[in-house]
Amino acid sequence: MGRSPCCEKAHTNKGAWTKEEDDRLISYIHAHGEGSWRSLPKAAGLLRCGKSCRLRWINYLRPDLKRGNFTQDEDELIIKLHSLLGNKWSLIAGRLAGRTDNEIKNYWNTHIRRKLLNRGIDPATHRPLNDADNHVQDQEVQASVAATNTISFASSASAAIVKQEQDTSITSKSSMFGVVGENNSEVGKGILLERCPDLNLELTISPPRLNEPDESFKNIERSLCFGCSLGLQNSNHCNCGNRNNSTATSYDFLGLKTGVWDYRRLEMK
DNA sequence: AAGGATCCCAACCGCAGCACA
DNA sequence: GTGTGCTGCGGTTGGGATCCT
Repeated sequence: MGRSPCCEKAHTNKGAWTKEEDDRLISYIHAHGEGSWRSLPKAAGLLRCGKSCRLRWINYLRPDLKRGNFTQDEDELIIKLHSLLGNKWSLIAGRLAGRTDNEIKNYWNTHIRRKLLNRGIDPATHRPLNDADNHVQDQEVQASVAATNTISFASSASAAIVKQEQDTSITSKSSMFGVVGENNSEVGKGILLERCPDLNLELTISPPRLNEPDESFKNIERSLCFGCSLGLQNSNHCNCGNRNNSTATSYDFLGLKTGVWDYRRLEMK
């Protein structure tokens, strides 16, 4: 006796959603809210599996979704997040307002993967495909990807490997992502795991922020700021420049110094 | 114009984690 | 501690769109 199927497949539609089905789902969720996906199809009068309804809502119908092409900034952010998190698409999506894990996963597989391969970068490890070619790799990639701390999740999350590729270039283009350079000797010298051998980089993520603005990358950057996340834009905890009189331009990468990562989304076990 | 190849993305599937009884 | 149900995640697939010859 295995687990019961998530729905009765004999009486459910599959494949592309119709406009009518979309409308039903939207109106039902507007009236009753998200959740209870298993019972939702019946309650909403949909001949769909609950999982299918959830996917359709999350990936396509949610009102806070940003449609359209990815920007260059989003590209770079995805690459950096992927170098840190691996294929944790939901976590990556959590840092890109209005983007879904499915969307980012597809974009990675169809665009970024190829882009990195063309540059001689292994998309799985974010390292040069051939070390001998290391010195001739694209400068931009060097700056945006390899030059920062590379944390490989290739084997497992618990075996995260932190490697400092180039001490001197940490600050190059990293202000966008909040990497602190020479002032942060601990991270900068790649001794994070030495100092914190038990550090578990598994991350958790909160539901999407419905009110999160989506019009510019600055908002993404702002969402990375611990201070702003706490509503402390005017305090010293804000390092993203959102502060009224702020001149601060950088923050510690994993939030180890000033808490870049939203505290709700980072768990250290 | 045709048809084969390739790209792209919405949707599906199976599994893991969590909550709860 | 164990079993069950639900939710969420990541990998994969199917088929429409587009490109190429």
